[in-house]
Amino acid sequence: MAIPLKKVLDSDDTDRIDRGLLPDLVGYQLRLAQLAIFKDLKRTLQPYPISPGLFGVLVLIDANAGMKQTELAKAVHLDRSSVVSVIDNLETMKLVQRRAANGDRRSKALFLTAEGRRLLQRLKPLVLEHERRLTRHLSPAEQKTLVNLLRRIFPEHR
Amino acid sequence: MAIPLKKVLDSDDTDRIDRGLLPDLVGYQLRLAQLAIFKDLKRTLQPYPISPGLFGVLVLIDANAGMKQTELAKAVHLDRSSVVSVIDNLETMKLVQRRAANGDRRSKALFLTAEGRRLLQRLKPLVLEHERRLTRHLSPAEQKTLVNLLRRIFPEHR
DNA sequence: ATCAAATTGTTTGATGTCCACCAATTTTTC
DNA sequence: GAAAAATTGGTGGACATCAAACAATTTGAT
Repeated sequence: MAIPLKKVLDSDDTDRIDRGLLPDLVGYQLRLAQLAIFKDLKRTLQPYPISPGLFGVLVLIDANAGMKQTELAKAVHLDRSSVVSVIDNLETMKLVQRRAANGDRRSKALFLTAEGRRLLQRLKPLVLEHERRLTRHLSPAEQKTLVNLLRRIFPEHR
Repeated sequence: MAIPLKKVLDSDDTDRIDRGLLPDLVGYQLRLAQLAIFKDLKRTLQPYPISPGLFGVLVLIDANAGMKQTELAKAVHLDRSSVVSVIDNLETMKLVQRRAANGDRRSKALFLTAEGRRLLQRLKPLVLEHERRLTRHLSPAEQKTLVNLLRRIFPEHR
């Protein structure tokens, strides 16, 4: 069970690598942070067949019962065609229902099933626990600062 | 060319949507920001067959001539198998070369071709311009704060 | 020196996403 | 009211990514 010598010597590991101008790019740092967060959230949701993305979809449909697929697509920044298979999956899992929209025979209204709502309620505490873990090294003021700075990167996007 | 009436009335558009607890999640805000940034960077690199991800790979190989594929994989947070096709592509474009590594007959050493270096030098100003556009609403101090806060989310990742 | 374990690049198969279309339907224009 | 344009959910193809397997090779243990 001895630790390989090589490992010990370059405990720096990846860090002997020169990242050039990358670390100076806000987008690069953002991507790193986001990657790490998604990885953690994925592990948090592990026991359930729900990815971070699907969690977002459930939250949205729950908060906007009857919303149409195109609206959902816009809200989660997915292509309309991607939403089709996302909803297909959630429908197969009996978490979401497509119903005929009232005024428009083209569009479908999305609803969480009772089971979907139940699952979402069970998921939420896990996600909040994940969130606490993330921000554990940041004071509330710092969290606020972070979110505000992020928002200001693209003011045109509100 | 008149603007559709409907559009004018819900100029709120997506914004009549309730995002539930999502906006309170740091990971959600991060994902939004990162998505927008990648979209902008992609458009910036439009004239060249180089995605934001490929740009990062070029920078890394340039700064670490002779690095092996596994090292690259770790550095860009890609699977080893994904790096295979990434390098395949860059090699087809004659931007990168795989050479036999000196001490190890399993691994291959990666190098930028002259053309690869030339392209990278042409790309860098575009990326820096993109970066300026991003941070145009942030003072240098704020930029620093942002990057530091991001780094502190996962201290274990340095 | 030998043999077990780890590493490297690769292939294959699954998944998630986009894009370019499409038919049905609705909205706008004239 | 009829024709043109826009919108909606959907299909099919392309592509990026991962995970699991694999053969060749290197490293470690004894």
